[in-house]
Amino acid sequence: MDAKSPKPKRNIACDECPLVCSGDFRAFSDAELRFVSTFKRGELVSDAGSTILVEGTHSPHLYTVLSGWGFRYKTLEDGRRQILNYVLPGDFIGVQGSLLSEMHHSVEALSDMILCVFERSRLFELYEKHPELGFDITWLAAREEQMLDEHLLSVGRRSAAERAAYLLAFLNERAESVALFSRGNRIAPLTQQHVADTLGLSLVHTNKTLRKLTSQNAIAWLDSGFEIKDIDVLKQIAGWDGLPEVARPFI
Amino acid sequence: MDAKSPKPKRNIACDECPLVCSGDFRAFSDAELRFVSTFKRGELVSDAGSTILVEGTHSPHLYTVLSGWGFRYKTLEDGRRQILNYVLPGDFIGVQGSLLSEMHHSVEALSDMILCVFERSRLFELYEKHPELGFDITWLAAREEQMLDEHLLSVGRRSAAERAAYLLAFLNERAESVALFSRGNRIAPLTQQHVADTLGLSLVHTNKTLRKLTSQNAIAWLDSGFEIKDIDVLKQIAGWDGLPEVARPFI
DNA sequence: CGTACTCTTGACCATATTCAAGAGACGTGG
DNA sequence: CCACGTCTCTTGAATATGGTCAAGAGTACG
Repeated sequence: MDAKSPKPKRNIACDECPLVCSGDFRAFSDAELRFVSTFKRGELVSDAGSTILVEGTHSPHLYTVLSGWGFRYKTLEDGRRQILNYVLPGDFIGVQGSLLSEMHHSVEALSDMILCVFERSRLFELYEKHPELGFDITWLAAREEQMLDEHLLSVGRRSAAERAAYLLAFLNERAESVALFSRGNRIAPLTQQHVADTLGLSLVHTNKTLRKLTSQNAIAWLDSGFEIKDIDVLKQIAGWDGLPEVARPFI
Repeated sequence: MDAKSPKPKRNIACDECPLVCSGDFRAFSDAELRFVSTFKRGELVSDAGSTILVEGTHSPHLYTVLSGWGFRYKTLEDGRRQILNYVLPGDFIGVQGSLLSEMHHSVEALSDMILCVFERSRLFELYEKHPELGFDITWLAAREEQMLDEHLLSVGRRSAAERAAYLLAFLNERAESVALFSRGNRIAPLTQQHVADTLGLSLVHTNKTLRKLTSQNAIAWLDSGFEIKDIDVLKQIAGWDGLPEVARPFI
């Protein structure tokens, strides 16, 4: 509902898109840029804490994150929540789970966010007119699967400390790759409850695990967020080598 | 290595494909069928227990499962294994995790399997010439994500009994939807070690959990496999409503 | 007829959860 | 300006859940 609250729509033209210009993503051809410009329907400005998509509903839109960050999650009937993944600038939202039927997960903003809005009903047109872009969407879906696979391995088979270390290192790498949180390197806002719901642990145990990482000088937790103090120690605790570097496509 | 052992190649023509004929999947247009026929490079016959894809390697192929079943998994350096999902007839293998770079997971056959082999290097051609098929591949990737999301919710937030009940009910529904294991309704072969590695539990605890489900007359475990005795009880324990029914595409 | 694999069970231990309580920061309204 | 509620983090203690170790039974297979 928050998502529908009337907000002023800024309109950034696609050829001035800060993400395209950043060089972090694959460059569009002129024809692609023209098509994407017509595919774009507007912008959605969401406040921190607001819900962008709701499990069980049918969204007519697809989104690309322009700024800010949030998370995808599912809940059980009694309220238990599992965070599935985080959405950062450049991430495409709305394809996960299903292309055409109702949403099977919710998305909530952690910080204030600006999202680029596309019409879901025109998605097939994109495949017809610009196969490269269709291919890119599949590429993004495959990348999301890769993250989910690793996350599942983490929750299923890593110890609490390994899981926590993996998550924080993972978020740090993802943030760095899109130059999010540049000032001070502090990753925020994020509460220990979010971490707990991502790791599949209780809040109390998460707190104790994070304190252990702090006492090892791997991280510092402050307010609602954290800083990486020693990424090598963190990765070593996690037994994780980091994300592969690749040129990312982008819609 | 097992995957490369020389096996006689049967050649089922695409227009006689048992899966296309089964009616469980979206029908191809004539043009699509012709293209898929040329896209298909051969068949791979894999024995139960053999490895089809290996994490860290670069596979030149994509596969569609024609018969039998197997599982996707990842391992940690010390051998801990997490099963990510199962592959059943009609499932497309090789897009999960990445389209173009090395595999981030392995695939192993549970039963003897026959797979339809495609050339990965021609995937983009498919997007160019048959946008519907490209769209279908994205659809399949989204469906895989949906399963992973639910699985992650399970491992992260459900209790051992809920997880086990969910998994068995899930496998049953998936098997039914492609008429796998029709005779006797027994889902096999599958060891309790597989179940444990899927649920993120130890073998011993998995055994105790399955015995509990047995004593509630929800399932029967026999040899290497199980039978559903009461799907409603199982779903109720899991707190799960079942998979949505949809017409599936297929490559 | 031994060997390997799967399942089973009990006993003990480790890990993680729940419950409870309190500290500190922040914003709001009196 | 202060009192109050809310939110986040922290800690200890009791408890529950699940893991590890160990051993044995049943079956299949060479």
